[in-house]
Amino acid sequence: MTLETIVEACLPHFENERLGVPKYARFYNAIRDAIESGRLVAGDKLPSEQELSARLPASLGTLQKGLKALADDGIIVRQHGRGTFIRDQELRYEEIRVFRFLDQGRPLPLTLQGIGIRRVDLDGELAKFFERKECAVIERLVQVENEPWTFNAFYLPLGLAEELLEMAPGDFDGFSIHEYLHRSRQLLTSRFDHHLSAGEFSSAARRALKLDDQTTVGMQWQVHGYTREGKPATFQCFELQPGHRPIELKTQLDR
Amino acid sequence: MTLETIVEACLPHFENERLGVPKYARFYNAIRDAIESGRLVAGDKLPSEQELSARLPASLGTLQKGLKALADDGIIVRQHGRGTFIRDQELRYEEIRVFRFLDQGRPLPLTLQGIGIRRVDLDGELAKFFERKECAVIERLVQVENEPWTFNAFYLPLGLAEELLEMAPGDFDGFSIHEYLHRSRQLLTSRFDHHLSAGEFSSAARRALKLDDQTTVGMQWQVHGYTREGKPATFQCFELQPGHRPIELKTQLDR
DNA sequence: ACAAATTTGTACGTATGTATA
DNA sequence: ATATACATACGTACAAATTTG
Repeated sequence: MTLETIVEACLPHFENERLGVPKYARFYNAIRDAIESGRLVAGDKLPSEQELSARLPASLGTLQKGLKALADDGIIVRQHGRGTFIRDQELRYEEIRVFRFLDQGRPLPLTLQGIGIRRVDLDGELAKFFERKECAVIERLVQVENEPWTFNAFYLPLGLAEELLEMAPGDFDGFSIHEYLHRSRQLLTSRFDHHLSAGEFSSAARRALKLDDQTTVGMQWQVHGYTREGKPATFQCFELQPGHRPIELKTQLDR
Repeated sequence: MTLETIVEACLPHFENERLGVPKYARFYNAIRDAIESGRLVAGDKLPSEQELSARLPASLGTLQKGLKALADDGIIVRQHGRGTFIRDQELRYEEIRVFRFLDQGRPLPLTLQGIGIRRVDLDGELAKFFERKECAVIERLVQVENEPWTFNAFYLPLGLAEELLEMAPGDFDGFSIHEYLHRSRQLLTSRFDHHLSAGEFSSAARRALKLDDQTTVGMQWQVHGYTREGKPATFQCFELQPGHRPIELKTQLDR
């Protein structure tokens, strides 16, 4: 019984007096959690609005409001006359990884090679972003398909990096930092600002990419990640070589 | 009476049997139209939900649904306990212009200098985008604050460019193409894809920017504009010099 | 500092329309 | 044609934030 499964998954969110959380939001959270924990997977059909309102302590309209929000956020798809379905989370997941080189809208496979992790003192832009004087940085090389390698520095607060600081450079090969932060630290980065410019490579990038003396200018790409509440979470710098395939950014998700 | 003004502006949308248009959408359209025509301007306060539902042939909940949609689209701001206000369309407007260099999220002033407009035969990427073999291109130089000049090629379908093709190069100085397309051709570009890479300057850009032989590599920025229905509308290429301030792109509007 | 009025936010229950199976 | 399921709509009630007296 899918109905039973959903009801079971939702009820805890309604039970205990979650102070101040509206019912439609509790339903929203319940569904997100169920997806998160794997109880719901892409393509699953949700019970009808009627069934849900009969079994959950919320009215039809309230649940509709929650369903609308889930649909707006691209978590479910509602189809008139058919039903409500869990959407393919593939794309959302790529968003979490931030680093997405797209080809015709589809994410491309990447190769990740760790260089190392260390603590760094911050100043200027980075200090302003984190509102701290110190943080951790993971340096990596990234390759998409057969393009030239790209240098990446991934900055994150020390509080989130404790376990990571124990890792060896090789452990970062193929390692998704955002996936780790999401899974182990419950960090969800939901908004990204991108800063892009052409400029000289940093010395760290020159070394890591083994650039010759001819190649001096490339593309600098900064990705500033914020939580849903607008707090700074992650800061990434990419340095791309000339001739590398373009990165594709969409200002709006297509649904 | 602001109430009277709004009611007057809204009633026509409800009167004649607009087949199949939901009431909340009629209200949404009415408010958009009122802003479009200047009857409502930024900062104006809308009548309260109660007042509106008393004067319009729609229930409280229906109007709330319309108001929610307007707020979601960034057209109004709703403030608990205070009221509903028309949002500053300035930012939305900058979005329409596409070319927005931001500083701390605020748009920076630009200088635009026209080079000329002409018809061009398309192939490759451009032909694929427009699904045509010919279109118009406007070439311009753009400067933001005191940064180095940037070369810009603005491609658009011939059907939209008829009047523009009659214009002299100087007429494009300070001329906003998106504003023109919106005002005169009712073209609303609502979604943009950005493609960014580092690469060699085109010969057209080299000439226009008067680049020396040292400066060979810069940033290529393509902006693909689509209508609300997903049809291709405009295609822009920017070529930026090394050292130019970064462009800032947000994946999500903050409200 | 407190109370009242205003305004949006949430919620309920019900009814009817419309697309799909 | 019938049943199912989402979409729209109405009217009402109370909660919570803000402003006003």
